[in-house]
Amino acid sequence: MKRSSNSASLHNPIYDIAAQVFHKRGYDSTSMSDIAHAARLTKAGLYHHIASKEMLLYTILNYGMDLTDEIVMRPVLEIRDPLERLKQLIARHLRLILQERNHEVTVILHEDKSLRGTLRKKMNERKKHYIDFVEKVVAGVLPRRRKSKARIAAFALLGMMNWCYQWYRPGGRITVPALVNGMTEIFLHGVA
Amino acid sequence: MKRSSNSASLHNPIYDIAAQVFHKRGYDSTSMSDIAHAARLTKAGLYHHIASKEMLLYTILNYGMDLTDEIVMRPVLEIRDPLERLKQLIARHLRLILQERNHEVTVILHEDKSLRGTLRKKMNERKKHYIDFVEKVVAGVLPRRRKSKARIAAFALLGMMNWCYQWYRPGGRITVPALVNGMTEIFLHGVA
DNA sequence: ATTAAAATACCGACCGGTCGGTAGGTTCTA
DNA sequence: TAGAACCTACCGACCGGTCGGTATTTTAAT
Repeated sequence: MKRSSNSASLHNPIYDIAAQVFHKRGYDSTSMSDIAHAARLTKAGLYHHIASKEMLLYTILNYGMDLTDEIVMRPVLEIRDPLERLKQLIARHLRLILQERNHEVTVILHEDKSLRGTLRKKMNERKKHYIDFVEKVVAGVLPRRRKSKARIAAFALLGMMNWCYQWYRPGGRITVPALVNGMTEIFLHGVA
Repeated sequence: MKRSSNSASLHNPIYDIAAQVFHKRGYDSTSMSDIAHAARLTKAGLYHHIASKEMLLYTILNYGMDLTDEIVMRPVLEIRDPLERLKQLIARHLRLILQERNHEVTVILHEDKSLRGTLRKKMNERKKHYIDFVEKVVAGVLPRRRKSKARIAAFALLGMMNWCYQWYRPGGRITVPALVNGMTEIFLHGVA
């Protein structure tokens, strides 16, 4: 019997496998048989564990947001100094996205329109909550006369960080610490 | 099966309509009947004009890259001053993406894994060519000792600009000129 | 310690429906 | 009267999902 101290052990491995497949092939072009096969099950066996394809995606996305709360938001909110807060936000957000294990998070970045109705609304609210959090942290380092630009700055920061999942390949020439340093410097001081 | 013999014959409205639908619903979850209906045709009627769903996507993506070449790359390459070059790159790239008409370009940003084989390779090469171009323009304004960071800076810039398609809604509180100013300032001088 | 019942995990076979795509005929236009 | 434009009707493959049933594990009373 397996028993690991981590709370993630409560997490059925099916979700991790499915997140991996969704990340690789995209939600729409992944069939339930694909996921079943990856989990070494038949489709009927898979459906013993989940309610529907959409619910499976929702559970994965929700878990990705839980990770974000836990690894980025909560620790950053405990920091007092505004500049250090922002630096930690950048470092933690980037590591969260580039960590090879967290497929749930990268799926969030790509699958926007796949959920419908209530589930979609709930996810959008969680995302909005995080964006507002980033905006506040960014506003903390802006001089008073430029506070009005906090929203654009927040989106700029989120963009440069989130876009990484599109091009970053671990093991390439660019390391995660170099990326953290580079983006922190650009966002804080610019390139010129 | 039909033409595509003439490169400029692109302005068949079918491609614009299809780009719009792909942009709205995503490639995979858009059926050919959806596109046919949007174009006021039956599916068979639509297939009189195109060879396959994948070819339709490829034509759209290729046209999006043509637009990028024409509206961003070519004019920017004619500018001598490195700083002005970069400023124009930012302004033109953002306007290209946020222009409501250019659905072909926003489809490029989202549909990465939908093409297969040769078509995918060709698209990836055109994209890589553009990324190299951005990297060179960025390197033009970097002090010598930081030239090695040009690639990270280029990806940061591309990220903050390209991410806009995910959240920007025309008619909202943020205008395109404000966005151009804001992102130019952040990338050139930082926020702190 | 035994064992029977209950719960869980899983499967082969199948369902209604939709997908991308097509054969073959009709209408429009020059 | 030729060809482009477009249609009705249809195809095989595959989709998400379910059915009835079996194997395995857990539980609990003896």
